[in-house]
Amino acid sequence: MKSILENISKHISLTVEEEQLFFSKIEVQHFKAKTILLNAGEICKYSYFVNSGLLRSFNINDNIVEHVLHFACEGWWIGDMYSLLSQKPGNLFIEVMEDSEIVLLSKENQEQLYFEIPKLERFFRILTENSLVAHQERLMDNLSLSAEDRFDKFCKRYPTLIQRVPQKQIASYIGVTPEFFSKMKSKMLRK
Amino acid sequence: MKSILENISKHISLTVEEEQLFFSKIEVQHFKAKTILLNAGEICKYSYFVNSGLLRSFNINDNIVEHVLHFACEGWWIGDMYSLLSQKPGNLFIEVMEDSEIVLLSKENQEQLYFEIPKLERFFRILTENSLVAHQERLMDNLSLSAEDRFDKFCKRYPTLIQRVPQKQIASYIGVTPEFFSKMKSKMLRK
DNA sequence: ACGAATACTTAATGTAGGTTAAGAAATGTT
DNA sequence: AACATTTCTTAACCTACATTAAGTATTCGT
Repeated sequence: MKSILENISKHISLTVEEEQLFFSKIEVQHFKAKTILLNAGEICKYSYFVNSGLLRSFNINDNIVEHVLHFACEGWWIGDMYSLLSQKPGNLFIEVMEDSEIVLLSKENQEQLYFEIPKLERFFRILTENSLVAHQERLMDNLSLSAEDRFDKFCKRYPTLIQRVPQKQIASYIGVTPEFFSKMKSKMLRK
Repeated sequence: MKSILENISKHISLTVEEEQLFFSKIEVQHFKAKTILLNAGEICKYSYFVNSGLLRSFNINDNIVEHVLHFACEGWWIGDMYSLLSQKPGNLFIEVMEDSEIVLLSKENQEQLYFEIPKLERFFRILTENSLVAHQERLMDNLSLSAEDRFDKFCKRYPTLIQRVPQKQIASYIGVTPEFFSKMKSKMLRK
């Protein structure tokens, strides 16, 4: 339970009372691998913070092909931002990939916290800014780099995930089919 | 000069004094088409708000190919978020595409404003959230849609830009070469 | 420990989109 | 008006990646 406070204290500092208030607004739950926390078509009610374990968000195209938007391991937040902000049904699934301990912060509680602890507005602003920068870079990478280069960047940026995530989901994240990914990987190893 | 206050009042309400303070922190400048406001390799010092005209941000790959990250016309903000936040040299160019009236808000002034008018923290948080949602959708579109479908979405989302932006830059935005875009367009017209 | 899923590999064939090149149309500048 | 520059088109050929299919390895659930 220390982890989420550490995460917050990287950007703002809370008093003990504020920490208490924050804790009163969140809940911690344990989930088994393969649990679906959110289905496409549902309204996303929570931001999820990963204390331990691993989650992913993805959509499904034409009812067949999955595309991974995001992985989230220890210390990361995840959610369906579109649905969370608009409170409309989203396109994303959120799935638990390993048995996980998750902090849930509901949309209502998050907004209450903004009023009660305005500093948190800053905290989430900064998180969102960082996420935006990461998405912009990934977008530009998809426009300008080959699959091989995108995989290289993925390895450098998320070295721990490579062991933990099935290869076909890394393929999906970087935007190629599992078959092509397999071929590409063995070609890269031969070098 | 009304435009930027309208933009802000969509999300928060400022008192007259706060509006005055805000105005004291910004400057308005006019630029001719083709002016480069920011070069790759430079540190981005401003957020730019477009009162009138049109800007774009893009990078250049291998010193040859441009990739458009963003267009910004009346009422939009633009900048190099990575460089602005980190204060390190970025990869983006920002170019004026039409004679424009631009509001400049420096990084320092923006941070001062966060302290003096905490509500602005909320305003920029909301802007950033919306931008993040848009980028996530564009990323997923690039992973899962054909060039034709991406162009359709572009037309629906930014109908006014189609008349104003050279076709090769729309091609760049959706992630294809100008030659392929031309071929694709004439094929779509034939239907 | 066993069978059933799930994940990975390999290979043949297909295609969306890239590259190169050259000319035509539009636009900008004096 | 005239020239230069930029933008757009067309067409032949090329390649990165997708699809289909079949077989093998690994993991999971009981």
